[in-house]
Amino acid sequence: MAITLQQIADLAGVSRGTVDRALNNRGRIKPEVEQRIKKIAKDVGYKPSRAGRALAMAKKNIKIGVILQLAQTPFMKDVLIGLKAAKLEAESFGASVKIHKINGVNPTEVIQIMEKMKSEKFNGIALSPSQDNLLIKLIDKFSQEYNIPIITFNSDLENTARLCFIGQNAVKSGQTAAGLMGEITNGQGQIIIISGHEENPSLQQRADGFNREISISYPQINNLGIRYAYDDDWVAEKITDEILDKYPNLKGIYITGSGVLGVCKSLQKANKIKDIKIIANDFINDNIQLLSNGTINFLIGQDAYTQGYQSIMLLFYKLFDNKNPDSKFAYTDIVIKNRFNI
Amino acid sequence: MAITLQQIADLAGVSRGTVDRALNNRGRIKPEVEQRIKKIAKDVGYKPSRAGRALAMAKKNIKIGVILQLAQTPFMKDVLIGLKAAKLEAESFGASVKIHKINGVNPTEVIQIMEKMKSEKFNGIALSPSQDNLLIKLIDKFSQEYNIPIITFNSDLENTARLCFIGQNAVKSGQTAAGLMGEITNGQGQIIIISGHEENPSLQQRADGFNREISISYPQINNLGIRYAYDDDWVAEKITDEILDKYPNLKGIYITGSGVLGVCKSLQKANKIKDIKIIANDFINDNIQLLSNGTINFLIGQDAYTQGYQSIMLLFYKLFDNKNPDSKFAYTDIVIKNRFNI
DNA sequence: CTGAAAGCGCTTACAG
DNA sequence: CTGAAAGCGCTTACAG
Repeated sequence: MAITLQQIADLAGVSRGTVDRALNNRGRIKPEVEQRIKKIAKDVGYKPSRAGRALAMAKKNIKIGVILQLAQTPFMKDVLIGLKAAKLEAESFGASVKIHKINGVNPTEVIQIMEKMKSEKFNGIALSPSQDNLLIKLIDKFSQEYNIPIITFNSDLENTARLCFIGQNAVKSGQTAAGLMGEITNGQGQIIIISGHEENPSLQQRADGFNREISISYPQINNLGIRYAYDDDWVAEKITDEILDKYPNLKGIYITGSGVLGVCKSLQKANKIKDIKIIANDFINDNIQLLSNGTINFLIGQDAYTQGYQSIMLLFYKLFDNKNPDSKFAYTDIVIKNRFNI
Repeated sequence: MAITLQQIADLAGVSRGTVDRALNNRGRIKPEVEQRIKKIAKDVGYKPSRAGRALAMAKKNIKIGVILQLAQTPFMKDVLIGLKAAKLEAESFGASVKIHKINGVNPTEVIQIMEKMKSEKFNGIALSPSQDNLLIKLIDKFSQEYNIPIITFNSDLENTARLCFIGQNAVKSGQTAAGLMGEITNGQGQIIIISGHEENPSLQQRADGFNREISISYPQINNLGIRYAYDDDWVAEKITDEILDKYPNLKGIYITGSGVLGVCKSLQKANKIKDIKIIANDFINDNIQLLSNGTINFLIGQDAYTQGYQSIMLLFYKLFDNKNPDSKFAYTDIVIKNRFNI
């Protein structure tokens, strides 16, 4: 059996409460006694029991709120699976977790929900933010003034007082794509990028990482630059039609976000599936199918489950154990899939 | 706050003990009462508190044993990190975990330790087995006769009564390598496999998966077959020297196990690093460095941490919650790394 | 077949 | 500054 608080109390000749005060820095204790108890605990290798702690904490009813924007998208549905698993786990320790879904992007609604959660005495909030000045101010207010820690996931608002960000290192994702593109084109020929919006920071970062790494590591590749398909398959298809027309020797396409179906449709029409290598992002159903049947060559993804799961759990550790995340940035793994390890 | 046992007891007009008996199928309860209580619990969505359960279980002192062969190898050192994390977690819930390391392969020692653990009343054992008839018999005896569940990890003994296996799907790993090789050679040219021993089942399975998938998906590739380097870098180097001599147009090498350094040394001497694509296995330091500096093109790996972590946790869930693993095979992800997502 | 009680290892008012 | 006690949600002998 492991050492308990009581055993340390006996060793030190004090009560359990005193040991608790010493070990958890609760104050109201004579410094000498505190030091002595800490030394004993260290010497005997005391490790607090999570079970005991959890049970005692159950009285406090820690409340964690989650605000999930773009909840209708396939990626966020996977994130939701991770969120729900973490909800179950945290709740089995006596916390309660409320997940609020928003279809699309709606900072006004996010702000409303945050205010509501504050009035309902939530202890911490995880949210997938969007670029919005009011939201930025509110995150700082919650973090600093109200003492309600905020975790951003999926996309970040870097210059805020958020506890940490959980999501992808988008630049690295783009570099990884560049590495794959370099390999499968043998470092030669024309390639092109199809992206969503110029204003989408994470897609832009993927493209930046890709561009940079192609120029550094594969200088023989002729990178034709970026086209924007505005997250629309129809637009993506038209653009691809044009591209294929203009560059009959095109060797590869890197798709930073959505539009994959449109691109593939165009290649299909032109009977170019075999000739042009496709690297796309995100393990959503359509993409997985296109990977399985060989239309796409590689998919790069972020671990959606981990994003959801960790968002809640890092808040839980903070509120429950007063343990801060190891870093302000919790990057999820960049995962490469071909059709065999999917 | 979540529903508690007590609340269900109040609802049903019985005592806590009776609810416990009903919900956990402990018998000694009138069937009608049991049904009624179960219905109530279901209706109100009762979820047991892990914290409460853990504390109550702490009295039992669940003991989990781990036997780690080949503990001196880099891969198993990573497994050990996962084992230690799970040990901490399980112990914080009142279990105790003993990890026994063995350098190299020594079934006799494994068996000795198992017997010792039995006499010390261990409740479950996780072990990385080797092919050995006595060991196979003993696993069955522990599982069936002594009622001590056994989990195999890293390599499996399939026809035993072990609770489950945690590790890699080696065939799929080989297929994944084939997919990469097909892409980076553009499906053409001569390739060759360098493996360890013919008797190593998991290396053999990797090679089988690779061979099969190359012939199916990339029929234009000229697969020159397998050479065995007996897990020795010096041998691997000599073999590669010969191969390069004999096949000046070789396009790719798939290395199923160790010997990577030797192969690369040979390529270096022949100044062929740029011309010959290398796909190797396992995220060990030497390999990671060779990947980073561009000598190797891809590394395929198993999640060593997960292997260690899950080995203990699945036993813990079994012993603690009487919850069996979802399947007899818990395959870890097959991970592809290039030098950007390492 | 059922209930009352003790106890698992913590935290937290409360009393001093 | 310190101690004694109650309580978190379970499980488990024990008594009936």
